[in-house]
Amino acid sequence: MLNRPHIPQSTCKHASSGPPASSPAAASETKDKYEDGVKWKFLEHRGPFFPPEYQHLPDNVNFYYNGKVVKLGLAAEEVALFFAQMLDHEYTTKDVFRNNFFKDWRKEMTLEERVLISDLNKCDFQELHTMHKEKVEARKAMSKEEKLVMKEANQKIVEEYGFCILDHHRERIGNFKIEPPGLFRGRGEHPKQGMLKKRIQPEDVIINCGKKSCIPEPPAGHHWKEVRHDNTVTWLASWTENVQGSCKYVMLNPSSKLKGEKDWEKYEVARRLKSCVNGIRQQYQQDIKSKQMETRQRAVALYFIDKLALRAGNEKEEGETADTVGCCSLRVEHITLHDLLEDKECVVEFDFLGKDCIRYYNKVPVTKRVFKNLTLFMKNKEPGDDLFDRLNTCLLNKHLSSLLPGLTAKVFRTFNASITLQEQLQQLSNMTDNPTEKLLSYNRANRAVAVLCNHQRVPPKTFDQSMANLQSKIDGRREQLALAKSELKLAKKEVKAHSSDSKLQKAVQRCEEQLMKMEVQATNREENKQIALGTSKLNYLDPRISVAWCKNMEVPLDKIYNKSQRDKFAWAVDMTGADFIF
DNA sequence: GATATAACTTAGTAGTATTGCT
DNA sequence: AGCAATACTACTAAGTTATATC
Repeated sequence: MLNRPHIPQSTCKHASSGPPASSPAAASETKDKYEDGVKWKFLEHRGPFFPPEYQHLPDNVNFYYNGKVVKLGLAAEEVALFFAQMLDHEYTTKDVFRNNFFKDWRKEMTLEERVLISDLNKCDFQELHTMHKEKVEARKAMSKEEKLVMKEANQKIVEEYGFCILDHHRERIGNFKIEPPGLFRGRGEHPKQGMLKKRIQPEDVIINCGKKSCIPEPPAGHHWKEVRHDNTVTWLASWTENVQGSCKYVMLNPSSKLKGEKDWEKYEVARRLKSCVNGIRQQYQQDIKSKQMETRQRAVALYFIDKLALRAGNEKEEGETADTVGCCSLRVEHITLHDLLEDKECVVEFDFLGKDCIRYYNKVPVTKRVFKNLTLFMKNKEPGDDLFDRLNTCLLNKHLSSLLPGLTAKVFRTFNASITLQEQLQQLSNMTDNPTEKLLSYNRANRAVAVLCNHQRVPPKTFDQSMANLQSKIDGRREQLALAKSELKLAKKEVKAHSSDSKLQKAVQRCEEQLMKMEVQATNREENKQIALGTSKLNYLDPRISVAWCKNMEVPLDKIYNKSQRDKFAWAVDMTGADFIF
């Protein structure tokens, strides 16, 4: 059960008139308490926090066009500064970025400015850039006291805007700050990179709150776009973003009850898949032989999703986003078939960009039947044609939900991730290991999942250097250990010196421990070079597996979960015993 | 049936804070 | 104490899925 203190709420008269806080033991009330689709009964908050308005540049900082000072109006100047701030970044050298920026910037100019400024290459942002860098430096150089003042001011904002009351519980809001304006930075070759992301005004924002709650006050002189009371959704505020035209939402923090219960539910669906996955696997192996092309494509796609933990792969509008794919949207050009590769038969070589333009590269031996089907699917097609031309995510998910209520493509990722962690932990960890070794095993199990899900990161810039530093530290410690050992040996020969003997013994032991720790650290770091563990830990691994492992292995939970992770997984910490099996 | 939209989860990165070593 | 390494947080883009609309 979520054991969270109930903190008295704001000054609002409506809020305090609600029923008293329910007991912490009442967590189970939430799910079944409400009729279908209702997410809450009471919701009160202060509305989102807006970033400060733009202030003109100081008089001595100038923008130059064609070598001459040009004093820009407020709107054009603000956008110029966005570009100037990014001058060190590779983005600003890309044609797409520059063109998009320039086009949108000109829209913000006055007629006069627009007539004058017609070529980005004649723009000199250097002084603005320098000013920005100085500001960054000044911020870094702030004294401890100044930093503390800043921190306290921030905490005040969090205290004021960062919480809401949802059904008698004071909950942390995830993103209560309106996204400030700036230049859009997509990932990879995004066709919209560099476009202006406009400033959001209260007039753009829809507020969602309880009927009986206080309505948040808009900033002075402004009004909300709309105030609604929709308790079938979980967001507190929303607005439409201008670059992609999509909706942005203010929602609760992962530590909230609402999110926690949803998370729990997700893993319960994955566990239900576990109990029937054998049947489903048999079924799609059968379907691969179907006379229906549609069925065969669906079966092969499902085989990939299950075996390789691929994402579903929705269609995307061409030219609106970077060209990335998932399983259903794979094209012929993304796979290569090898009858024989590196001593293995029927190998499929995948090479495509997935979510966030992360490359997926894998060489996978498949069954003869899958291989034959793929050959067929690719026959008479161009490289740019869809591999599964009779299939999309909608069709696939419809089929999946008929096999098991709640089953969708992404459940396979959750299920395979969690089951892999459980199996790996089982295989890798021993009760007799020391704490450092146990943690290494945990990380390796986590890593196996991250590899499966293709969670990558760019190696830190300082990676090689810090690796070398660690290695030299290890070498140093090795020498020290050798020295300590020989001293001990010497002392043992002189039998009389008993007291100093044990002292030396301890020194050797300490040295050995430190060396071992450093070596494990080096191994762990090397194996982690390009792998990101966070995403799987946060989104794919049933936390109960980890909690149970900690209990079994006698490892404190805070060795594997930090504070916010423990908060997010509070539901699992409370309910899980050492005997939990996913 | 195709397409658009709404709502929500999943994702990597950049910047900040903390830790731990010499 | 000062610095580098590490840990953590904030941010917001980019997916998935269900549902609404044409």
